[in-house]
Amino acid sequence: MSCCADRLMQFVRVKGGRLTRERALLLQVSCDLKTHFTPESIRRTLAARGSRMAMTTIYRNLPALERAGIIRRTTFREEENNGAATYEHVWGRPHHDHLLCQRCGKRIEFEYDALEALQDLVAKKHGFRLVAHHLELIGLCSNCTSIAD
Amino acid sequence: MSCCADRLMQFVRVKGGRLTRERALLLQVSCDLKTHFTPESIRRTLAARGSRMAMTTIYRNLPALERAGIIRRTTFREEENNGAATYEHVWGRPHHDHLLCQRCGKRIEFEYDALEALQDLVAKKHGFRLVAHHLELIGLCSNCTSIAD
DNA sequence: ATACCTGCAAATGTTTTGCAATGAT
DNA sequence: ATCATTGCAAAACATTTGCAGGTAT
Repeated sequence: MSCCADRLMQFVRVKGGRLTRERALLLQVSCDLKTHFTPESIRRTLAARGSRMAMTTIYRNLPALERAGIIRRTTFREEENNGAATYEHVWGRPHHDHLLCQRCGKRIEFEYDALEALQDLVAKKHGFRLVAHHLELIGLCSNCTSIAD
Repeated sequence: MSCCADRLMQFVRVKGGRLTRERALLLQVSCDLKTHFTPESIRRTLAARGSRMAMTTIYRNLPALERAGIIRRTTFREEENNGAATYEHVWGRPHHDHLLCQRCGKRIEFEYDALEALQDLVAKKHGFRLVAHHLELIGLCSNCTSIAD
């Protein structure tokens, strides 16, 4: 029900923000969805549960959820989403990056400390303090490799 | 003038493609532009040089240039571009990734072999054959770090 | 001469904005 | 009671598509 409600409250309350039914619903849905989602898929999910919500409201609140650190926007375009913004739930989940099969679209999440350490190193080398990173590896999964081309 | 004209020819000729004035211009401009560019910035650059070109034509040809390996589409959204597709010239340039300052927008290109090697390793670990990758490091440059927050 | 291409205009799909009504504080 | 938030309709954008005329082959 409220995997990260307090985190939301904490955010929403900044500068007189209010905890509305809509924000609670958005929070719930974005936590429930295991896969990546778009504003439109959120609307559909809510509709299936009997809650109608205006796209406007969704568009206005997703950035809030993102700044609260509950979801993050994926940087890579997902063709199947017709160019729509894509997000994934991250709060309380371990950090991970993505491995994507070019052919079948299979997506694997991975986490590799050495990789993170090296990224830190590169940033330092250029005088940067590293805050975040986006990494996507694109290739062919074992299945698609064996099919050859 | 024609940094990779033969590469373009090679591509354009597949399946009866034709080498038009527009394609030659697009090739030239995308080679000239040192920074990342969008369909709109291409149009403006051309206009400044006295060549008018329809957005439609640009939109139709950029993917061709991309498949030819002359430019690549960056995966991360660039806010300053208002959500427009962003590309950069890659043909004949060494592969690189990006380091971006969150605050001032300063962008540094870097290349680090160990990082590439590790990515390969991760892919193999999951049975993938690595084809490409997108990496962006986001942080604060030395200047912006010292300003503190 | 034969397709392929371009450019225009219109359509599409996502995201934003103005505004009146609603709801949280 | 006040002021943020919602939902609708309309606007603003980026991108795509249909079609008539132009052009590389």
